[in-house]
Amino acid sequence: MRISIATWNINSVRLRIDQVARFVKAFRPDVLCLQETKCPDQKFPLKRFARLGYVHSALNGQKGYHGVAVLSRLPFDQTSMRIFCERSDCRHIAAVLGERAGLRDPLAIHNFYVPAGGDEPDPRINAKFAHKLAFLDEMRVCAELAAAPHPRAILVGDLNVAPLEHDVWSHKRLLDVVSHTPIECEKLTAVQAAGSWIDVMRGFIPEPTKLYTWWSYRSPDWAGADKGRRLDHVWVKPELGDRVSAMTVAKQARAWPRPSDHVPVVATLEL
DNA sequence: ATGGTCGGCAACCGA
Repeated sequence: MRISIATWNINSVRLRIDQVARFVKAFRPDVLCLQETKCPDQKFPLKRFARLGYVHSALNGQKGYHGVAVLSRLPFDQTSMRIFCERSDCRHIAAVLGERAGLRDPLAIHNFYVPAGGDEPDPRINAKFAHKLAFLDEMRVCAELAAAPHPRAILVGDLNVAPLEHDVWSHKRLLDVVSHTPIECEKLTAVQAAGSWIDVMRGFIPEPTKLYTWWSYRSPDWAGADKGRRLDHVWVKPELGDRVSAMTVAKQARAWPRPSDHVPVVATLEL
């Protein structure tokens, strides 16, 4: 069975619902993981998603900030969410595809929105950066992620860290810029190692090829300057390491009208 | 070295 899973920081699902429709019509993912939905669950545009074929949903949203959601063509066996750093700011949701979706071996899907961390890369004077580092520490020790009850698991989302040298347009110039500082890169790598997660995107497009999923709104010529960062990620457990048949970064979405500053990433699993 | 732009939601906060 072939299942495609997309992840996209949509930066307001209500504002950009037409772009979401355009994306799913073009790529037809079975599962769509969104971040920064900025939408309370009761106001989530579920009817529009149902018309697009995504009749199953798991929502963890709030008014104004953050928020994650999983939309699916296939029914879930279960859904859950986890609180990190004792803050209920809607940064994680998980769903399991299993018997109800026709899968003999269940697939756990984790959708994350890691805190951006503010501008100042010093946790002593920037509480937002301290929160980001603590969030990554908590992901590292999270038993459910490290030794998942489901050996088949995929972790996607906006992790807000570009960990490798060629995940940013200039390694040297971003060493002091939040998203690429050594401490957060080390902490993200430690999360990955603790869960034995495989970096799917870099499996398809290894270093030293540049690979980005985000281009700032502040650049007047984002495509020409191409000062991007790889902030969005797709990780799988070793059991799925040889079952990822495709990976696409839908860069064209950055050029659509009123775009998100992030673009979708799609991975295809052969289960 | 600096400022540059978005979205939510109605003055700034978060990114």
